[in-house]
Amino acid sequence: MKKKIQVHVADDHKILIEGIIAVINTDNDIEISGYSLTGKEVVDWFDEKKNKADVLILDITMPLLDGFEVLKHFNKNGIKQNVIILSSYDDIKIVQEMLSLGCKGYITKNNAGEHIVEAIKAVAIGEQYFSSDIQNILLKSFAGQQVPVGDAPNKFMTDTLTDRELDVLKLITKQFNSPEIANTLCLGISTVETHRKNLLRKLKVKNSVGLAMYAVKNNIV
Amino acid sequence: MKKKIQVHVADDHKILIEGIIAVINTDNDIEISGYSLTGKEVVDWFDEKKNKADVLILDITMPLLDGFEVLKHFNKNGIKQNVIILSSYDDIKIVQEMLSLGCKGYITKNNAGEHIVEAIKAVAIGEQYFSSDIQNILLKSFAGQQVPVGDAPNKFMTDTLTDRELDVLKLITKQFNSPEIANTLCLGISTVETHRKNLLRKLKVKNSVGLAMYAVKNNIV
DNA sequence: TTTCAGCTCCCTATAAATGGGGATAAGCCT
DNA sequence: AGGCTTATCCCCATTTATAGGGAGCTGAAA
Repeated sequence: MKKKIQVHVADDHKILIEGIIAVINTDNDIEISGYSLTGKEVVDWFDEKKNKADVLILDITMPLLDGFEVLKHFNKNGIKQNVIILSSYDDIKIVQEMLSLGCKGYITKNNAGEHIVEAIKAVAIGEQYFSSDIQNILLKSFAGQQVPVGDAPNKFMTDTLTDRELDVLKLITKQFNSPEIANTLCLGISTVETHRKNLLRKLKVKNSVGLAMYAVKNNIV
Repeated sequence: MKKKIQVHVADDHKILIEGIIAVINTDNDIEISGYSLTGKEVVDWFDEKKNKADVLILDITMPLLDGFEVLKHFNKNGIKQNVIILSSYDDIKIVQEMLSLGCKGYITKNNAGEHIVEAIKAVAIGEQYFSSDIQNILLKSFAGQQVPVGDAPNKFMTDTLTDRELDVLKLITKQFNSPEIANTLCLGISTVETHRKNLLRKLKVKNSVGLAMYAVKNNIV
């Protein structure tokens, strides 16, 4: 009898893990070797137990460490692990960043049920797998030459924002205008406007509303 | 033999529905009578088939119509339906708004698996049910006298915004400027600017950033 | 029927934000 | 010492947003 494919599942929603287990249990070639509810559990699972699954199914949004940081941790420590991202996000930038971090598959939660088994089998033998909607947006991104990979995506841009830019950004979210920000931070108005320009460029947004939306989405406020 | 409790599940993630079904199937008193993947499917299911489940499990984030709007539709049409909210959100404002819209239970996806069966049974016989984390934040909101109900914080301000104002607000959060909004909605620029003025006045914010922050905090986006 | 809220559009005017450009000084890393 | 980043400030021009006013139309409610 052939050894079954060992799968580890990481998602902060237990009910979703139970769903995945229920689906996977219908297949005889795959079995769940364990699960994690946070990103930290995932990296601990690797670091302490030196355990490895044939396939890791990984959510992006998780407490303590998110999916990005889990993959970065793997890369930093030279851990080779087949990873399938299972996420609600179908944003091209996120997919591309995950690919650059070395994930082997990406499926959305919308149509996970139909494809998760074949995704696991594909990735387990070293192939790539993307659900149909992800395939579509990847194809579009090639055809429309938007976001040519490589140059700074948008997710962990927080790291590259300087302290001063963060000061300005926070005050922007408090609905301060440039003169008010200048006054609050004891700066010239021109300086504040320069910071704004740099923020717009770095975060690739159109206007102050974009800055505010970025700030809330990335928990800067 | 007693009739089983009929449950309808609405969530845009099919895999999660499958998880719920798997969990519920372990109980002999409950059965799934159907499911919906969008809010629109839920209201259609009521309007067309005049069907009613003993319990409706309802996600908040869904395409076409979200959970708020589904409950509003029920209220407007006098439909009495036991509803359990199943959501990732544990924000006190959201819980309170859902309660004011008449939901009978609220459980988070984090610990749904353990409690979903008892939640269904409680709500089916007319009781309320909240998962432990929701109980905690509800208790805190009483003890800490935050959100004193009654005087317009910004809780039901959403209702006083007109449809058109909401259209404009949503596009503002997408970083559209007034000409772009005008073009998208087939309006004059002046009209868009009027809506902006009214939004600023109604929501008591200073600028577009304030509008965007309001929109995210109140889950309009 | 009148009234009113909502939606539409316009005018004028000022304030602010955006998008280029450039410049200086301090500090850090190599 | 040279290169880099950051922070600070200024110039320009243009576009957008804010703020006040008014005004016509529609459909629903009183």
